[in-house]
Amino acid sequence: MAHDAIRDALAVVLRDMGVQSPEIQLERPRDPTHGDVATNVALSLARQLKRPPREIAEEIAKRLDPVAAGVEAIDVAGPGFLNFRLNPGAVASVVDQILGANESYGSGDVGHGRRVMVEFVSANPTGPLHLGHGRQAALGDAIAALLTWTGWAVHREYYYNDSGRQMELLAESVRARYRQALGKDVEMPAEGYQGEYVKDVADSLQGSVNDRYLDDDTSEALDSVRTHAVAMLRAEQDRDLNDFRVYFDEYFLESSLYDQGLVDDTIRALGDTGLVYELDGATWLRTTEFGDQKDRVMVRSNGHPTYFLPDIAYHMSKWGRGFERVINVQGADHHGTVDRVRAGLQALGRPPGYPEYVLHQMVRVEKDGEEVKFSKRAGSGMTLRELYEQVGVDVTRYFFQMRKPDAHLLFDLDVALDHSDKNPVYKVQYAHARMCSIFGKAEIDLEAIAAGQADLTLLTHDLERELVKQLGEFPATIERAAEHTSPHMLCDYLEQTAGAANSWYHAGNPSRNPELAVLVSDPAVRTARLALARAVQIVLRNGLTLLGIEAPRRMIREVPDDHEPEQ
RNA sequence: GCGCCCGUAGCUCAGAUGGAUAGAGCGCAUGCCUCCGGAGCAUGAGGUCACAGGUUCGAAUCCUGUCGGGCGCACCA
Repeated sequence: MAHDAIRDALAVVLRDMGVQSPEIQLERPRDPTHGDVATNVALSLARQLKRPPREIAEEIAKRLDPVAAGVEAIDVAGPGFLNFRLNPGAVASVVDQILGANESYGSGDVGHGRRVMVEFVSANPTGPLHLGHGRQAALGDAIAALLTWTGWAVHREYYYNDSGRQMELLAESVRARYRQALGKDVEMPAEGYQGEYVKDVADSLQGSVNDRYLDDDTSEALDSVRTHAVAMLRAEQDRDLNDFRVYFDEYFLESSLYDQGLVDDTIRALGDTGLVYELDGATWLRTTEFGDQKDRVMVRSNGHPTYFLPDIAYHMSKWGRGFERVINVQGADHHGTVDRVRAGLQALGRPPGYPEYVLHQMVRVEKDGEEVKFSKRAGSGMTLRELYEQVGVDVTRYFFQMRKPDAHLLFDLDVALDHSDKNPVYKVQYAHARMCSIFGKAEIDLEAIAAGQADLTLLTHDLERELVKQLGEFPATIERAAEHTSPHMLCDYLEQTAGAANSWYHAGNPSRNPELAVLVSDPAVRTARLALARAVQIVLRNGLTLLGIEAPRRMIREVPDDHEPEQ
């Protein structure tokens, strides 16, 4: 790589100047007139060397051997930047790398096969998945994919509770609807689940047990109702996720923590830390010892544990299963639990930052500038399925991924439903399809384009150089997005790449600039440009695939399926 | 009251480890292409980076405070 040669040459020069193990940062200047690669190393050394940065830069430029660094020209600019202009071949060689690597271009191995768990969605089976779960599903899936691409062994986990108070409330709600359907005059429980789906569950229950529980108030009967409801709603969530193209390696049940004695183990282990005390009949853990805002109750005065305890037990289970790195993707409304969970785990000797959290803010849907809120079926906000059946899975996933998690997300239905470049998803997909269509026009199978066939030094136009440099940043972009657990960085990159590809393609409009067209008459130039088109196609496809979005070879002008609006 | 997140162009948002005149898309203006009241292309205008201090050769970025918005502060889960 050209970057490595520059880095090595710089290191040699700096050592001669008396700098030991300098940190050399290379970047692509935003302004192309600043060359292909730039470094601010002279600026960052100014203090250490006690010399003006500009003077340091000039000395480096004078000492550096351009041949060894593989560069055509070195300039000192501004306050002391060093700008390198690469040999044309060095710039374009990335095209052959892309063609050679193909499906694996962009992948890396900074993870070295280490294990990491990504826990996401983790909705309790009390109803259909809503938009917050959807954002979480799209984000968690993309984060898991980014980690996989950077060499981590990823485990995707879904955690849920099938007992406890919310489940009791669900069972009581279903039972009330069931009895109402059988003509009995009963009221819904206070704070019960109001959505239409509860009636569906009640209908299904009636179909399966007829009127057996009409007057049966035993806890066994309620348990059966609950079991029926949980099974049905879990199945619905699985369908929702499956159709959203999100999959899990493991579903972890909260009740298993009790069944396997892990909650008791945790109580014992915490008791041994000396941080446990009794107050007002309850058992407390001194989590303030580890930066929590207040101490937390582990066991209530009625003898029942709070949610805190199974949470700790669950994360000890994660650690015990070999996951020393865990990323929990959750809604920001859960941020209050972060400190207490970490504090509890620190009490048991786990490291301070364990586990990591990606907390995402809320989703707001707008149409014609008005907020779209209500779903009768859910009895609250719009469901995930209602959204993606309206705008498509690709668009929904992309919109959830394209903003950084800790910012609020405005989901603009007008943009989502638009089938033009105004819609970023279509813009990227169009660019991919356009590259593919070139091969159709040339009557060449795009798979037949291989590395080493083209004279890439013929890619001399500014738009070509910029596009090639853009493609070369794909691996670093993935690495950075993975490191920051931020899929939106990849979305930004793909939009920029699509824009650069579009500019290049349109500049060669045969009716205006036939000499810039991909399919020019000169066979050598044509071969080089076809190689570039193929490289663009590979990068866009790999990026979209990573995000779980289709990379179509041609765009079919489709009207979204006219689904029955859920009324 | 305390804690977490956010505040960048008319709108929606990028700006990793502090670095060169703060970027993109939409919208707007002008020009071009086109069979088209559609789609596309090119160029341009548009910013006290919420505010005030501080650190630094250099701050949208780091620190402190203020203001505004969201969320959370149970012996609920």
